[in-house]
Amino acid sequence: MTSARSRKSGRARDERPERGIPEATVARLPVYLRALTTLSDSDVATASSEDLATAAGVNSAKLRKDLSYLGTYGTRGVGYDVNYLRYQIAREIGLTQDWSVVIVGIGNLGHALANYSGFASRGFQVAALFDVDPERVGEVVGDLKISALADLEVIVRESAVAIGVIATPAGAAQGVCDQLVEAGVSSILNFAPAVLTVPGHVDVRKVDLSIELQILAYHEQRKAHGFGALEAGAL
Amino acid sequence: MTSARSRKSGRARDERPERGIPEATVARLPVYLRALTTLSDSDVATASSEDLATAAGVNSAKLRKDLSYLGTYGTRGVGYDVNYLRYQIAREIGLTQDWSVVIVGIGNLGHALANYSGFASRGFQVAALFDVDPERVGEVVGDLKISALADLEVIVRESAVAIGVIATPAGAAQGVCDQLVEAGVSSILNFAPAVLTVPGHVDVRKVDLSIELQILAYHEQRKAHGFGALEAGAL
DNA sequence: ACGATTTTGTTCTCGCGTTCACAAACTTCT
DNA sequence: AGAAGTTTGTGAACGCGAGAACAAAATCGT
Ligand SMILES: NC(=O)c1ccc[n+]([C@@H]2O[C@H](COP(=O)([O-])OP(=O)(O)OC[C@H]3O[C@@H](n4cnc5c(N)ncnc54)[C@H](O)[C@@H]3O)[C@@H](O)[C@H]2O)c1
Ligand SMILES: NC(=O)c1ccc[n+]([C@@H]2O[C@H](COP(=O)([O-])OP(=O)(O)OC[C@H]3O[C@@H](n4cnc5c(N)ncnc54)[C@H](O)[C@@H]3O)[C@@H](O)[C@H]2O)c1
Repeated sequence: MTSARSRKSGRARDERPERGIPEATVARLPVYLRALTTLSDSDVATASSEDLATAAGVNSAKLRKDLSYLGTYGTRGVGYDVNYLRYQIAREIGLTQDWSVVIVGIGNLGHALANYSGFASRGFQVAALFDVDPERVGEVVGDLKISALADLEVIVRESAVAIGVIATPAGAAQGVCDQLVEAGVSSILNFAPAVLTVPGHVDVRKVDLSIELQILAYHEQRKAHGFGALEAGAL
Repeated sequence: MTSARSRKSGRARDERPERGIPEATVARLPVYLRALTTLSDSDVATASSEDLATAAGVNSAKLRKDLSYLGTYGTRGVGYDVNYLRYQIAREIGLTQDWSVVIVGIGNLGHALANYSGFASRGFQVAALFDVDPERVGEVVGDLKISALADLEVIVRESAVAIGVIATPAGAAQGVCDQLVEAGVSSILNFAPAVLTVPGHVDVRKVDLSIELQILAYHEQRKAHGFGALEAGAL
């Protein structure tokens, strides 16, 4: 109802481009970015939507529609310039700037995350590591020293950290979350199996391994049950 | 090509009743299960949809609709019996049986996963660990010894492993995936940033940390722009 | 120059998922 | 027992996303 720019006549009045990209599309852009990077590394200069879609594991119509939300970056009859499109997606996602990240809870998982090189290569700088355990504070992981929780607020503010990663036990997650938010963090990635409550301006995403396994188990169970007995009976 | 090729394959009138639960619901059931477990541990006997929804971080109407796909397990005017509902959900997901899991690629992340106790407590038994690196084979992690990739097929078949976890570098993921599928694994959880191609009967779920961070970055960038262009001066 | 060919950008339709709203079903109070 | 109060289960409305299909725009061959 409100989108009054379906026609392509150049009405560039006060009509803002309205930067809203559908969530489902936002979630796929990083996948396209990865595919483009791979192609670029193989010295592929241009790629069709079909090529890209295959590399990204999606339908080509979906890919084209996704890209159309960003702008008109392709050339009909030719395809997309790999490096140009790569830049445009990166810009859209916000990867032309670096982001500072802190990780809280440096146990099994926290160590793995802190040692992961895939962060920096995508523009995410791990600015600090925190743990509540006095035994752990001071330990060096990667090229960082684990800091005490008490220093969280100062460090977060000084490094302009926008993203916090929670890798503590579930019971501590809400408390840590509150501290991060208090310190000014407005995006949180939560690995703890706990529901976090945050103010409206804060984004939370969760990664829950157990849930993933349970979803797989559900389908696995159905495969086992379904195709055994009641395959013959339709109706 | 041809113009009149629109074969509208009219779906047959049979349509089996198909005990299918919507995917979105399946993904939330584990969350409800967790909330119920927490309530049960607090000796709460019954809970209303409102209580449960709050604990699970969802809308109560959504929760009720989700549960209605499983059956009629609530009592109007009262709510749900916590332990009864917990059992019903567990049964539906397939958690009344144990599942064997193997992890391939015991590096930073693989170690964390192998040491994670949250698996066993939810009915997922880690049956074996694999790595291609001869230096790593034989190393003990948790209470398991890392096996050689060559033994994958035999071990998977002997332990009736249905679920495989891939924690190798991206370049090795497809190869490992093929080996797992070849050995009979039909559900895969992939941590490597790579698109996996599998036969139709195999389920793949991916966990991609970088994508999560990029999605957060996108929203973070939008928040910043919305309030007008502030200078980039941090510190 | 121009038609054949390729491939994008977009429209249209359909199905899924979310949410509202309310009758039905159960409990409690009088 | 009957009225009042609770809470479930679900029908219906609605919005979003997926995919098919196609017109528009670009290149290529002659
Ligand atoms: N390890 C895995 O593979 C894995 C997989 C899925 C989910 N998880 C989840 O990730 C989280 C971390 O798992 P883990 O295996 O690393 O656990 P862990 O016990 O090894 O590490 C937790 C760390 O958090 C620290 N901590 C506790 N309370 C804290 C607080 N208030 N502030 C700061 N630090 C605090 C502890 O000192 C410890 O170092 C858990 O919630 C777990 O359920 C882990
Ligand atoms: N560490 C993290 O926090 C993190 C976060 C997100 C994603 N990932 C992804 O998870 C994967 C593993 O990360 P990591 O940090 O543990 O890497 P890593 O290099 O520490 O470990 C990879 C392991 O896989 C083994 N391996 C390599 N090829 C193999 C093969 N063909 N078969 C079996 N094993 C093989 C290696 O020997 C090594 O032990 C990577 O794809 C990474 O991008 C890791």
